Amino acid sequence: MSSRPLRSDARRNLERILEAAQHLFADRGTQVSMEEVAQRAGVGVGTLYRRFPTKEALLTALVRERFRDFTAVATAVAAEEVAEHALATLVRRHAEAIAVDGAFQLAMMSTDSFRWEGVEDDKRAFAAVVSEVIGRGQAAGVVRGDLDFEDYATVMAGVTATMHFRPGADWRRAVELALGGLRAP
Amino acid sequence: MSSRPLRSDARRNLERILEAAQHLFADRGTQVSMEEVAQRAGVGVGTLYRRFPTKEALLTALVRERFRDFTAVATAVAAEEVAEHALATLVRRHAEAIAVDGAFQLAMMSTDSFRWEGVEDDKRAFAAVVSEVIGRGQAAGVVRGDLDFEDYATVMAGVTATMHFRPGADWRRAVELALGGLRAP
DNA sequence: ACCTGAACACCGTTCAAGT
DNA sequence: ACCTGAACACCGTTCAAGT
Repeated sequence: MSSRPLRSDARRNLERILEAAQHLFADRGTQVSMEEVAQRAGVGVGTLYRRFPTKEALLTALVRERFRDFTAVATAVAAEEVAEHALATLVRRHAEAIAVDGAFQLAMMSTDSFRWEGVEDDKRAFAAVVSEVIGRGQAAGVVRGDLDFEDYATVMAGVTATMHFRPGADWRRAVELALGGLRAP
Repeated sequence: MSSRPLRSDARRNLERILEAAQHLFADRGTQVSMEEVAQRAGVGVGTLYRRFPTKEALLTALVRERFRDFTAVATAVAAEEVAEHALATLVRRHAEAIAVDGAFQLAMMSTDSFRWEGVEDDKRAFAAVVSEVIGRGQAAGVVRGDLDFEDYATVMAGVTATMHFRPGADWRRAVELALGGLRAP
């Protein structure tokens, strides 16, 4: 990835693929077929596979974008919110963002998705912000002293499972229960 | 279901199917094919589908068994453990039981699986025991006052997501974080 | 370089033929 | 009643032919 620039038609196709995929996956979840993504993007399946070797790779590319979007949100929260409430606000906002996007949900739950090209960088940037928020909460005495970014990921994965697999359940309640586990005893 | 008794050969086939499926799904997860289950059970796929209209139905039948097994464990915990620790013990033991069984994991995460014939009864029995344990913990002042069985299911679904989707992550840590959310503030 | 779509592989599910 | 397995449908992925 990120070798020489794409030919202009290829570049345009790539954009259309990403847009089509984002729409379809966010709306109707992961079970949308590659064929349908290609159709909506106005390309053949072969083109799709030329850019993304597997369906999961396509999903991951989308998720990287969401990840970066949300890192920006997290940075804003870190800047604006007082140390006592920053982590709780972050968790709640993150949950809202995940709730509306089926692809993002999948990504939050699995480690595998995070192994694809370059995701590590995005993750690192995100982890840095979250860690800072956790640290300030700990300094303020409201966040569990041994909490780290991995724990944050674990907890968000749990909340996401409720959203994704238990449509009837109240995921906001799941968020509040999870927050109880993050607080200093 | 539970109409007239099966012919003896059919009964034997059913047993072999359940045993084969339990083994395969627990070991290698849900992606094991119906064909392979049939083969291991020594029957044709058609026979498999005669007993279970879909793969999910088969999974659910297995899960009902696990559910009943675990209700027995929960009952024992309720009887033996002091009110202050019973819920935590239950959660930890439940997590252990889920960890070793891929089919059980799937079931803990999804509501859909719980809609199949008769599962409601098993669930009710399980819910009764869990609710009692929660109630005694609340009376002892160590469990969050507004906690109910739905919350228990939500929390276990979250822990299960970590087991299922994040093989690298430490699910015991997820359990401990979750327990923090169940305690009285 | 890049695009296309027919073809392949795999798997869940069905059903005609058999006992 | 029950059993079998070939056949069908669907979908992820590949690749020969074309620009």
